[in-house]
Amino acid sequence: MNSSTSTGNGHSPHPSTFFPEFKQCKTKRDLIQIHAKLIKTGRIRDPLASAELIRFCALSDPPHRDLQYALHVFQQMNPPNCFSWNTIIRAFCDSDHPLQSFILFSQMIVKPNKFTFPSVLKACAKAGSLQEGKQTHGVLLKHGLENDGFVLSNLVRMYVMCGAMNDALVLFESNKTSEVVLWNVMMDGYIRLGQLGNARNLFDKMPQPSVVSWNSMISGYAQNGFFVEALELFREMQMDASMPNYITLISALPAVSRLGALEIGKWVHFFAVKNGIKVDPVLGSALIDMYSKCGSIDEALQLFNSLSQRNVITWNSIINGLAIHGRANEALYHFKKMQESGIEPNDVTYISVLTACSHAGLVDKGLSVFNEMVQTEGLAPRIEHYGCMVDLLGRAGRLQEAEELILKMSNEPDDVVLKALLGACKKHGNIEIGERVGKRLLESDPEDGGPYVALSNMYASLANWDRVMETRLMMKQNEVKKDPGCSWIEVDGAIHEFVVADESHTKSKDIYMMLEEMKEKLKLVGYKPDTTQVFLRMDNPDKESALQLHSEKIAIAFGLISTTRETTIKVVKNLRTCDDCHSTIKLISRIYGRRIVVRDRKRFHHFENGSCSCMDYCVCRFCSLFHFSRQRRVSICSFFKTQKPEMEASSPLFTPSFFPPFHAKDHN
DNA sequence: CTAGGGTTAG
Repeated sequence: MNSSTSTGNGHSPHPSTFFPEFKQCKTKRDLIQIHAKLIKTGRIRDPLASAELIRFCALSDPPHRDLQYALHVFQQMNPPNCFSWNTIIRAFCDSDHPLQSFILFSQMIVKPNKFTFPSVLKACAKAGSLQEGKQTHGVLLKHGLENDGFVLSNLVRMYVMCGAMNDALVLFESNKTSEVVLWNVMMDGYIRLGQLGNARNLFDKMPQPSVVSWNSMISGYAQNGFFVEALELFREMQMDASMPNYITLISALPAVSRLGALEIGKWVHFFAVKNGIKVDPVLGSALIDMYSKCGSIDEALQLFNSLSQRNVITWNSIINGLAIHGRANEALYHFKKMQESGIEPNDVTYISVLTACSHAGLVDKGLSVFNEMVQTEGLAPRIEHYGCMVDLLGRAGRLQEAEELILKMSNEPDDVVLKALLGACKKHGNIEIGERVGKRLLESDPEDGGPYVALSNMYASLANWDRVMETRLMMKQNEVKKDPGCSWIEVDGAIHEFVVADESHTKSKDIYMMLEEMKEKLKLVGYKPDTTQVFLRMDNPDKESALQLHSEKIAIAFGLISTTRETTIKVVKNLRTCDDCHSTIKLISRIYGRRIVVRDRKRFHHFENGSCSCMDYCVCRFCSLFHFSRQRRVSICSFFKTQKPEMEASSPLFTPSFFPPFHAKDHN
């Protein structure tokens, strides 16, 4: 079965029938010798010979590629023919100096043909030069080439890439074509502008969507935070004539990871194996990331070990996976192995290694890794590295050092760094630094609810109710938008999502009976709710019920009633879990004899027999590891909100038959 | 006698 697994971006020209010596050409020396022989025999005057030489130097994969040499041969031709012009223009358009193509084009003395313009336009698109692009547009009109499909799609793409979507649209609409590439270019334009609705409109209206159309739409959704839409489209694709390929899987996997939809992820993996799609380092990394972010770190490890080729991203994926599962020693072990295998760690590697240290409380190790990165590797720390370090120091109670680090860093501290410190201040009851940091956060974004909640919880844990009220009042005055917490759980390939006090699920009645039962059993083992975690100051009974109804508890109740005892309950939450939920879930794992895995914003918690893998070291609401930018967070939540009314009351987001095995055409 | 377009992981 055919699967496009090509990852290279270069080209290998077809071996020439006329110049078989190129087949043996391996080194620069060989090349010079061939060139010399051509000169000696006088064949260099044959335009075909020169053209072939240029083609070889200009378009081969590195290390054969040598643009300067190509240009040298080109300039010796007199005059260069159109073919050589096209070759050299194309070569520069693939280079780091794409506008060289335009300059060469403007010096072209022979008449350009339909093969000239795609490269020139591509160069303008790459450089984002609308002016040069428009000039090229003018010239191609003069030559009457505007109806060539390739020229047109490159022309439209040039406008798209230069941000002139309106010009692109005019061209697109004036050319009634069913050429699928042109539709794809327009779709991609809307996706780049974040206008997913417009893109989807085109996709739905396309006469004949190709596999690239599907891929673009799926990756467009996934990269803009519409994970559910991405996967729903991926599912629709199974019913379509287009066969998913390598790119499809790579586009869909990040959405699977974000949602933590393990069954779908396994299906993707199985699909690749079944259809002979090669699990190269790229797809391998995406799968490792998927397994670890879906809670199956051991499967991630297994896959990692089975890969024959690994690149820096593959290593980063497994180290990060181990880090977020709290398996710091294994993360550090793989970090060492990576260096031994000759793969240079990059800045992303260090984020994962520092994360591992911070989650395991390995303060000194973290400090030495940070120093190694800066001093030995000469990498400039990014804000994310500082975030890890502040977290690391802060959690260990070294608040002063953490604050000094923030003052010392060259980057402006972002909210993640400051929130890490604020969380640590709350944990260690340091009002002095906490207020200073909190104030700074509130000044920079008074509408962000996080700092208010942290401050308020800090005051509440010290029973300073006046300050709690003050903070609450400020929050009200500033019309703070609170991020709604939601949790979801995958059962039989269907995703069920819950918000706080959710009653919309079809099995709501059973869920609430289960919650009652849980409450009773918890009482029997002497559990008392930790009411300091509730932001609003309420009477105690209310507080208790508010805690009872946190979305992760509802999801777990649903998991308990809808899966068998052997099944690990895997819940994903968009925020961090509160201390109360954390201790409740520990008890539940013991009472019901269940393994429960919760992925929160930052890491995994493996609950078993009354304890959690995080050793209670990391329960803080404000740090994020899943790199949900604020917009993404909003788009997930707004998606769930907007989708809800349309769906049959609380039907799962995917039907249980979400991923049927494979349809007929997939079977051999 | 060669040649040109759209999708890709941490």
